[in-house]
This record gives sequence, structure tokens and C-alpha cells, in this order.
Amino acid sequence: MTIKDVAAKCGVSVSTVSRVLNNHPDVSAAVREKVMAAVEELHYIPNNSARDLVKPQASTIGVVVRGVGNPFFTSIITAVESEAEKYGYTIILNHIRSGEDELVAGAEMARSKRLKGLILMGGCYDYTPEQVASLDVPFVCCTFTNTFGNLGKDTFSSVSISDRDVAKHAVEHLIAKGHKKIAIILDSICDRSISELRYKGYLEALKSNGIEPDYDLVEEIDFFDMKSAYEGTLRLIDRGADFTALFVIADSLALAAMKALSDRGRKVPEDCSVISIDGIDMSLYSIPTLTTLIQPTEEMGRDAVRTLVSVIEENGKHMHLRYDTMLREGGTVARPKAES
Amino acid sequence: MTIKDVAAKCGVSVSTVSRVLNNHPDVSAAVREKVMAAVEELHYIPNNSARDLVKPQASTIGVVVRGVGNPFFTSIITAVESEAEKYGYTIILNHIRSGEDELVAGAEMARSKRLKGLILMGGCYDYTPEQVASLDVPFVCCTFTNTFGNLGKDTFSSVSISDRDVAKHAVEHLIAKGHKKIAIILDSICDRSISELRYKGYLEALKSNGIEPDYDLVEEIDFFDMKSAYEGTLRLIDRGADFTALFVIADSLALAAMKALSDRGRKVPEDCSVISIDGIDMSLYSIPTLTTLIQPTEEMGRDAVRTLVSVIEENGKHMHLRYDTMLREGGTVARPKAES
DNA sequence: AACGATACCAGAAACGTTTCCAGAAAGCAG
DNA sequence: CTGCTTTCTGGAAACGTTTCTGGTATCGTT
Repeated sequence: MTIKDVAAKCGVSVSTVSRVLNNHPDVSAAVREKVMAAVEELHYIPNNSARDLVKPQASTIGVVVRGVGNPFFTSIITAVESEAEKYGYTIILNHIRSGEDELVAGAEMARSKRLKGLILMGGCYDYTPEQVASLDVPFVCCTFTNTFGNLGKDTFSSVSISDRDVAKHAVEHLIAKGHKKIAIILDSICDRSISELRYKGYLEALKSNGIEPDYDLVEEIDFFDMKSAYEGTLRLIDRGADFTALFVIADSLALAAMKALSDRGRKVPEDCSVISIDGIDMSLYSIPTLTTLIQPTEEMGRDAVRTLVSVIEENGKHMHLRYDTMLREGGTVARPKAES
Repeated sequence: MTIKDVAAKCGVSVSTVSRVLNNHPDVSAAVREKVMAAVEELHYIPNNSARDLVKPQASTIGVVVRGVGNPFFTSIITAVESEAEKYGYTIILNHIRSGEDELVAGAEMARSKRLKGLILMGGCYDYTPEQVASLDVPFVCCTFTNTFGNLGKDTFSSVSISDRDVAKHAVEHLIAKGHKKIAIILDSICDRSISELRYKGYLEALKSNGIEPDYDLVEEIDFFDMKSAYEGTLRLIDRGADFTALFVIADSLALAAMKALSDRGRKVPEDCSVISIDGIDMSLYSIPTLTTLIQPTEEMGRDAVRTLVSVIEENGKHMHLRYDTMLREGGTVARPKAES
């Protein structure tokens, strides 16, 4: 089942077989025909390792994703996959658990698989220059970006929304509807995650509208999953927090929060408004439809591979792309009830 | 940056470097130390292609998934990934669109990537022996199985539930609650998909309970996605179909169906009961919680790679594993209202 | 002191390709 | 018919590893 076998089979040299396999011009039609037939008959399959060894163009880029279940990511991944295909890259996915470090996972992966580049999704945003240097393939941060004092900005790319501004936008939408007592559900803010940025946006919105932040309305959850969000919301309610609206930092968590509200007899939006960020498919089908700020996942996924490919192939410069979100008004935001 | 460079760097032979890299015993501590240092300093990374060429144990198995967005699959994939890791396999994902043929996609993939095996998710169940033969790596069908006249049963494996029985179970649960007018939402049944099996189970349940099937209560949707399910349910309602319960063949579709019911002013479960199959995470957080038959995704994913690995490594026999589902009673099923 | 065993290391073959180089056959102009 | 291109094909080197084979010190035993 090697190229030698097919060469022997039809009485030509190895190099000739190679030529027809690679569509080189210097081979007569007769021979080409004969070789093709032999390939077919022997069920010959080229050995990619050997091929790569000679001409190392094997282009595969790795995607490391923190947060398996997040449907928001699957949407971006789909876009990444289809765009990568256009450029002749194959992508290989690596799901990591919350605890793991995406940079070491990425490095490990790049090492063992000879990746041409890396796309990181759902990580932190505070890589130090040393950490970045430890990765010796170009990479782009997807859905988040480094704000570590602007250091090393030119050593990697990012595609993201402005998390702080978007969060601010969301909260201001609630304020515009007349809400003043706005609670927030977020995952741990201490690890310099996206969560922290959105939290800052939340605070900013409150402050710039003259609302004193009430730290009793902040509920931090341990993990970024629906179960934690559900339980967190129950805690918030059960400890008697006084709020008329809820800002949840991601759609999937918001859906779980709505369930918790419902389980405690609070109607959305009559008793409590809910708004969040992402625009996952599922959020269209909640009852009522979730009001959220939609991220352009299609473009983000596309641009992630485009900038990566540009860096890989033509030594393009690293870029940091920001995207606008779009407010989709569902049915989860209403004016607060008049004070009784 | 080849092994030769590091050999030169520290004045030993190529083979010695290779030995320390592969943890072979026949090398002195001093030399090992020196080589390690050089490797570190030169940032040397072994070339996997060359390595694979010599000892082709590079174990990667491909997973081709039809139906990107289906959260049910992501749950299995997670299990597959973690189990594959245990056995030292890396998995590479391939999402295909509904139109594409998973067998040709798989074959293509196996060819170009030298896969050791394949896991197919969300495909049809009627492969012909010729089709199966076209794939020259072992594969296991996940979530579905071949029933093509039992032909070629020993040439591939499968892990699945008994779709017909489970569907029957679901519908009989509704019947037990007193429902007689039971509608069904399914994706196209003509392509010999899982859908068809579940449809058969639906019919069987009706018949064995003396209920005449009413084909006006069957709503076929074009694509397996929430949008189609939503629209299909609207069609069902709007054409005046008379039903008190709805069996949807998958959780994600059921959630969309519930939204449609809500949008048409029908309360679940008071006006209409809903039941489905899968047990995705999300279904725990619908309002009310979805009543569904839970598939053991954890076990299924695990066993998929186990049987595959067994076939690959020790020429194990192909197996066809069946799993039981578990009824989770949520809040979407109630007795029908008394006839007015 | 001689011998065999042991520990360590170098050389070279092999893995399956691609591609460069050269050579043979064929075509064509003179 | 000669010489020169052109067209096709075969041989062999190269890609970066691993591993087999063999050889040289070192050491302990007698």
C-alpha cells in the first residue's frame, strides 16, 4: 500500500506515480491513465506524514475552547470552520476545562501537532508578554482581548466586542426603562475574565446615571454554566435582595436565571426584567424571548481565521478588531411596576 | 531546529538525542542533562510527521457530526474527547451540513489524515455493505445504527438507544395520562433517519393502545433546527389540527415547539402536553421543565471510543450496544382537560 | 593480567514521499 | 542524416525521525 507498490503494479517508477498523483504536467496521458487505474485498484492512499515531511505545508490551525457547553462558542466555531476550509486549513478543536490554562494547552497542542496557528476562545485577557512569548505560533484571541497594559499588543491578534461598553449599553437600556435596582449575575470576577469587564460596564452605567451601586445586588457564581447561574439566582432572591431588573452577563446563564425567577414565582418581565449579552439561538425561543445584545459571531469567526491566515502566510501584522453588538428587544424587559 | 542541530549543539550523535527525547534507558545522566538543556535552549520541537513516518502509531480518530448546533451531540462529544484522551488518542472533529454524506466525508477525512478510526454521529442508518466497504477504517455509529437487513453488521459498531422503543415509551406516557389526540413533530422521515424510527414508535404506541393514527397530526419539518421546529409547530396549530399533546423527537426541537405553542396562546401543560427525547442540559431550564427521555450520553460517548479502540488495537469484534433511556418527569405533561 | 559483561554511544538503515537532475526517445529544422 | 529541442521517464537525494547493529570504554571477576 505504498507508492512503490503502485509503481511496481504498473511498471513505472516511483517518481512517475508521484507526478500523476500531484498533477504534474510532465507525464503522458497513457501513463497517467494506467497509474490512476492502479491507484484505484489497489486502494492506494498517500501517506500524509511522508508527504508533510517533504513539503511541510500541512496547514492546520488549532482552536482551544474553554467552556464546552456554551452554545455561543459553537456558533463562532461553525464560522471558523467554514472560513478555514476556504483557505485550505483544517481546524482541530481542543476543549479545556475551566481550571486549565489555555495558553499551556495551546502550546502543548501547537508543539505536538505542528500547528500553523492558534485561536483561543473564552480565556482571560491578561497574558503577560512572557506568556505570549511561550507560544511560538501566531494566535488570535477570540471573544476577548488582552488589556495587560498594552504590552505585547503586536504579538497577537484579537477579535472581540468591547465588553465593558456592551455591558454598559445593556444596563443603560434597563435604566432607560426606569429601572434603578438592577442586580447582576456573573461568574467569578477575580480571574480577570470577561466577567470583570462586563462588571465594570455595569458599574459605569449605574454611576453615570447617578445610581449608587448596591453590592447586595451582585451575585457571583462559581462556574460558567447554567446550573451555577440557576443556583446563584436563587441565592440572590432568597437572601431578599431588592431588585426590579437583572443583568446576566451571558445568554445561556440568563435562561437559567429566568428559570430560577420563575421557580420563585417572579414573572418576567412583570416582576423582573432580564437582559443579557450574546444572542445565542436558544435565546430566541425562551418564553418570553430574551432581550439581549447580539454579538456578530459570523463575522468574528470569519475574521479570526482571516487575520490568522494573513499573519501565517504573508507575515501580516497582528490586529485587534472590535465589533458592535445589536440590541434585540425580546420580551424580557419592561418598565418596573410602580412602587407600592 | 532539527534533531541534528541539537545533536551538534551538545556534541553527541543524533541517535543519542533521540534516545533522551524518547526516554530510552541507555543514556547517561550527564548526557541526558546536557541534551535537555540544549533542547530547552534551542526551543527544539520534534517534527511529528517524521516521527509518524517511522513509527506510525499516531493515533487519531475522527468524529464526523451532522448537525452542528445540536446540544445533544456536544454532550456526547465531550464524553468522547475525555475518553479518547485516556487511551492516548486525539480526536478531530468534522462538522458536516445536512446535505452532505457522512460516509464520504468520513472516507475523505480518513484518507487525508490517516485516521485510525471514525465515529459517526447523526447519520442515517441504512448503509449498504458497499458503502461500508468504501470506508477502510473501522468506525462506530453513534446515536444510530444500521438496520439494513442486518447486512454487514459485523463490519462496524454502533452505540445507540432503541429509537423505536423509546419513542413508543414517550408516547405511551402521554397515553397513560389520558391523551388520545397526540401530534408529532419530526424532521423528514423519508431519508431513513432516526426520525423514521421514532415515527414508527409513535405509530406503534398509538396502535397498541387502540388509537387510530391521525395523519393530520403529523408535522414534518425540513431541517433539524429550532427555527424549523418553531415554524412547523405554528403550521400544525394554524391549520387547525386538534391535539392535546405533542411528541417532539428531540429536546431542542421541543423547546422551539413550546415557544410556538406559547406564541399561539396555548399553555403548557394545561392546553397541551409536551414530551420529547434526549435530556439536553437546556431542557432542565425551560419553563416548565421539559418532560423527556434522557439518553445516557456519558456512557454512549465512552463506549463509542472503547469499542473503537478495541477494534483498532486488538482486533476486537464489532459490537452493537443498546442503551436504556430514563424518563425525567418535568412539568410539561399533564392530563388533558375534560372535553368541553 | 586477561577476560567477559555491562553501560554508553555513534553510524546507518529505514519509513514513504517529492523533486531535482539527468538521460532516453522522439520530433523537427537544416 | 545530423544536431538540437522537446517530451517524457527513471534514479537518487532529501525531508526528520527512530531503532537496529556494532563498537569502545569501563568495570568487576578470576
